[in-house]
Amino acid sequence: MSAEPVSDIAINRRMRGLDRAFEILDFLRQRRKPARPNEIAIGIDAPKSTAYELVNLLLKLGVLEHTDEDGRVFLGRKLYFLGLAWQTQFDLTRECKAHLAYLAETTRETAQLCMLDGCKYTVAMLKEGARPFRISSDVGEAIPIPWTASGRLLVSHMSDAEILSFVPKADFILPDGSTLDSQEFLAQVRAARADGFFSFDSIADNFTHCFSAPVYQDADVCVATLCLVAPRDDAAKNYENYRNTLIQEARELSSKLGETPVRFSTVAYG
Amino acid sequence: MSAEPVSDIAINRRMRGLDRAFEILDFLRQRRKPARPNEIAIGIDAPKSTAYELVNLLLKLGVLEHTDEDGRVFLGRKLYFLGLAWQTQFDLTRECKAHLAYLAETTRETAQLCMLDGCKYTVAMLKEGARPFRISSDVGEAIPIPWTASGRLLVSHMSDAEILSFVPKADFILPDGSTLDSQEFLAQVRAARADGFFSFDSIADNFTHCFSAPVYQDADVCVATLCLVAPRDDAAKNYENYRNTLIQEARELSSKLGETPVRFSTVAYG
DNA sequence: ATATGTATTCCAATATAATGGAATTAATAC
DNA sequence: GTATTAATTCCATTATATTGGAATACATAT
Repeated sequence: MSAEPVSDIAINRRMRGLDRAFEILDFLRQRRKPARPNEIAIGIDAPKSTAYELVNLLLKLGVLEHTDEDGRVFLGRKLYFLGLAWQTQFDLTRECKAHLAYLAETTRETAQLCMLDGCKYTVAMLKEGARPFRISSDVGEAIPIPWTASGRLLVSHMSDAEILSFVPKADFILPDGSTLDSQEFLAQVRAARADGFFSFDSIADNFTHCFSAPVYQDADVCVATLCLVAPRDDAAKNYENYRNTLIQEARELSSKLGETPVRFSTVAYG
Repeated sequence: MSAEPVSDIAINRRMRGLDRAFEILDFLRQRRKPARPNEIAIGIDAPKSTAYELVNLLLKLGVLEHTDEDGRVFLGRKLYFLGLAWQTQFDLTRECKAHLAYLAETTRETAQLCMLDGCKYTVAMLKEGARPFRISSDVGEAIPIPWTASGRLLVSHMSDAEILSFVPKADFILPDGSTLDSQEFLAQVRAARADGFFSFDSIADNFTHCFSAPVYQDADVCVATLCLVAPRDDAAKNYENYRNTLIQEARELSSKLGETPVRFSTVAYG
């Protein structure tokens, strides 16, 4: 929960294979396309011999896969299956599908389930709105917390000090190059916490407004948010409606958490 | 591609942390519910000190997560995001959604996309049929290849010898305890390959019939199958129709592979 | 309370994994 | 063709990760 000792950056320290392995996986995820072992070595700043060794091991495990004849590799299907297993056990992603569908249908706007991924914000699930003007972001992409409405809610269970040590300094620099004052951010976090809601004109573009409402587990920690991303005029016109609908859905989703998941049994396979 | 040296089972050999780590993940996947470090140690037959150490490392990485106050852990959301990344790069799973929906709608039966996961068969995606009598198996569960219709197609690019060394001996023992003759299995594989199709009354129960058609990548290796699982009377009544529809969809899906994936760009996030 | 069994933490020993660097191979320019 | 650069493989070294086993904490029964 507290900060790492600074001396952890000790130079010339060998890295653990396991950590390096997941650095490789994260690198490929961010890159979103296959890479050669050599590129990976450069990308994660690891010795080449290490990168080659680990890539081969991961290939053998099915965690990485060859993608072409040029030696490029990418994330393997084993990861997909492990991810599926996570989903079946984690109530939230299953339960929220219906809520996202409902939100997208009634508002005709894009609805999202957002969560933290490490110290970043990310869209875990997404249902695009029915209106011709559609807005979407890539599911799974890691985005600085301060850039997003949901970010205010997702860190709101932490103390001010925890938040400041949790969010990388660089993430307060907004896409337009300006810097968000951290005290202002903290104030917004507290307001969001108190309101159980946050919305603002998107920082990333100049035509959308983002609504976000918290999904709680165990009543106090915000494990996810439900969001609506709407064109600004729409958002203004339907503000109260969107706000209330979103909060209502998020509350229902929260109340579902913790209940024993229902699982259907295996009967047949083709 | 060839068999491992037998001496690889060398006793008293330390295991690599990376391999052990993925043993832990696979163990949790199969178990489908959280476990304590101690249970994990027993489950994967590893020294307890090792299991504890690796569990802690994986927790720190977000690859495992605490699930309760009793020290139980389960697969973490990081795996979900890695799995998502795999999906966005892998054309097949994206493309097939529409085909599964079409199959499930026109036949009213359960439609599946099936693949190999290591030396096992597994359901990667599934769309349940509209009819009141619904059949489904758990997505992601690992099942012996010989138990399934798709299994015949998924190994059909290998030689007989390769198949026999690829499929674990024990997997020829069927759920009812009887043993499937491996030569008979090979004959079915060859027939399936020649026909570009395989179907049989399910081995796992006595009321369904399974249809399976191959999805090819690069024209020769069957990377997946499309399947229909239907009640036997339905299957008999609509046999030609189901067969042709399934083969048609699988062909279309095959033809889509290899095309450059279209990806939408990031515009906004809530 | 004590006993019994199980789960977890601690620690020292050594087998070995990560590493740097050299050698080799492939790709590209000239 | 040769020169130049990048990518990959090979190998010896040593820091350290895995391990067995002991110690401790926890749980449950008696």
